[in-house]
Amino acid sequence: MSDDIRRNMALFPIGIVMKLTDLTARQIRYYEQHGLIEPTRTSGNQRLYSFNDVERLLEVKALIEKGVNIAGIRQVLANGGEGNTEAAVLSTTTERKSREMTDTQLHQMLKQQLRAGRRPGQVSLIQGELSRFFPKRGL
DNA sequence: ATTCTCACA
DNA sequence: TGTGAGAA
Repeated sequence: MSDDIRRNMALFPIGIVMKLTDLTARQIRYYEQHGLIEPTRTSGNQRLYSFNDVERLLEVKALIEKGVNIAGIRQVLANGGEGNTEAAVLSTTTERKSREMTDTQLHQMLKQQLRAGRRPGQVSLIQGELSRFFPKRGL
């Protein structure tokens, strides 16, 4: 499954993740402290998040907005660790249909987020990052 | 310019 | 959780 390594390949810094998830750096780090995500620390202790991390963060965000606390989210994500997060969510919460992100949908979402946070002159970096994920497909 | 850790309002 | 300080 090379697709798996692709999704787990950490490549964006917290700044990008902030735009992608609409979470503050504080929150992102806070969730990490509570074991909700485990980004890799590549450079000088800089956090690098993978696509899976971003997706996970989005789930966390959704659950937080639903009023679920860290402990609750933990249980949701606990049932499967790195693989069956979706199953856990689907069986534990009320959002059976609202949370089912296919690859295509994820790609679309990322494009939207990217467009929304676009600031003339400094997006080339982000596009460059994403191109690693969508080498041939249209971005 | 960005991100990191730590501590305090 | 937010914010600011001080360093990488």
